[in-house]
Amino acid sequence: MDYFQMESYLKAIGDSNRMRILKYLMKDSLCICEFTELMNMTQPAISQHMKKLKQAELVLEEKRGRWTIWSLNIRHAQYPILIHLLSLLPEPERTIETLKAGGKKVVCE
Amino acid sequence: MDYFQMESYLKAIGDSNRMRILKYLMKDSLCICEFTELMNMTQPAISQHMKKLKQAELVLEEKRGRWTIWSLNIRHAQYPILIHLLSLLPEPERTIETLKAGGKKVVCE
DNA sequence: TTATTATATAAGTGTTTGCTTATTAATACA
DNA sequence: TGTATTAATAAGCAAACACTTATATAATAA
Repeated sequence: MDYFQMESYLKAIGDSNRMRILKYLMKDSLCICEFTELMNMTQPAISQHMKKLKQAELVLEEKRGRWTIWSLNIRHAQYPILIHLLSLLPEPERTIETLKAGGKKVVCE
Repeated sequence: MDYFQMESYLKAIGDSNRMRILKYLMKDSLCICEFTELMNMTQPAISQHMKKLKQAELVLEEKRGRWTIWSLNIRHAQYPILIHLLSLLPEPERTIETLKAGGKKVVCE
């Protein structure tokens, strides 16, 4: 890993909203519309954050019908560091459980 | 550590020039004028980077005559993570040894 | 087909970043 | 006393960033 690769990696992680996204992804794979509910952000804002995380290869996307399901890239060389950093952070206020309770959890077959 | 503290921490580290500075500091404590030689950057540019690292409490400063000697803050709670991240990076091209060879190493009593 | 849903992308905006040059402050030395 | 030397700070600037609203694309449902 050279200095510019490390810079890109740390900049991709180093945003509080993207850390919240990554923290959620430690628990479950999610789609854009679920993040907009969980984080109270607009759909383009989330999409743009996912694009950055994707460019850093921190996440993977899978198209499923109308949805794009995002997950952590557990094969990333620095995945253990990412998990360690995220483990230092508290759980976000709104949980995936409240999503389910509100009937907003997406279940795509 | 909350999300904004982690963001500040990662942003402080997440710059290729600041990582070079930190990598040098793993080997030795250095002053601004030595960094300008090692990194071929202007004095204010280095000073401003040190200010950011200081605000993140990643480095400590000690005034010695005309010089300010900077060192790694080994008491920082996330110091082990920092060392691990820096260990993934190659040694910078210009070494502290070439500084000494060029008679540019500062020795302040 | 048409409408709806989920997402991506484009364009615009205010803020932050990392430099630059200029200046100031403080110490050391002649 | 000056006069270097070292470093901090100020002001200015171009580029990057994180959002916004508007629009485009693609899949599903009626």
